[in-house]
Amino acid sequence: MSSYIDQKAVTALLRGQGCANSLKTLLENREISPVTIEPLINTIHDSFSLALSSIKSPNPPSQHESSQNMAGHVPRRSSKKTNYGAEGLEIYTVDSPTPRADDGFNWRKYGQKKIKGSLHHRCYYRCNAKHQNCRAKKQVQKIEDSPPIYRATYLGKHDCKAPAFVVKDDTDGSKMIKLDQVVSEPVMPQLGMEDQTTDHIMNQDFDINDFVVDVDEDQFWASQYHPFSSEDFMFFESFPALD
DNA sequence: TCAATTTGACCATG
DNA sequence: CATGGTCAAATTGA
Repeated sequence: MSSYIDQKAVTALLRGQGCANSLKTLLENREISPVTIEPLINTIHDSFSLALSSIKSPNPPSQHESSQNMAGHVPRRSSKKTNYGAEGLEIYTVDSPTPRADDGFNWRKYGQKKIKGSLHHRCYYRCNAKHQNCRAKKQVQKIEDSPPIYRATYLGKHDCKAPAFVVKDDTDGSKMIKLDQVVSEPVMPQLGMEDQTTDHIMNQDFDINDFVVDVDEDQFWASQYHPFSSEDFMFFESFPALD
């Protein structure tokens, strides 16, 4: 299980890379408006935070990790990856002060439940790339009121090859920004239990070097965008118990 | 009119 | 039986 962190970090970095490419295109075309670039920035932000938290926290969080992380600038968003069911599927969670919908994929809500012991409902989403038979799912629940914290739990891998944003344009209704292809198959675990490919996916050992990464892009974002600025205060992996 | 959301019913699990 | 997850008909909105 040495790839526990690598997979999560690589997933996040790949997503961030795709968004960075899209943002680069927008900037090159001078399509600069808060409406068009904010979703991209948000996703890049989440992606880097997730990747960094994976690298900085190689083990699932312990109860007393907060004090150690104080000097480590752990991002506001945090994530965990745990086994999910008998199939060995994995999930990860992302906490955010807003129920951010523009995380790089189109989600369709299919249910909502009142969860015992929680003041808030849990909302159930599945990936809306229906033509690509994507099985990825997502659950969103408000876990704290002040400050508001929404926890998004991602389950399963995206079979859809090209996540997309739909952003509103001030002048011309809506337009679709297609991200560069993000190859998520090797990274995210399979959700479907009837799929026999799960085993070979889970058994693969991935290394960051196995993925072609545009170094210039990374260096660009490393210098232009500080992952822990603005809203990234202290938010550590010592979550309050949900139950 | 079509697509997305809402919401109560239903199902699986412990 | 309680709970969480999913289904699907009804509703809503563009």
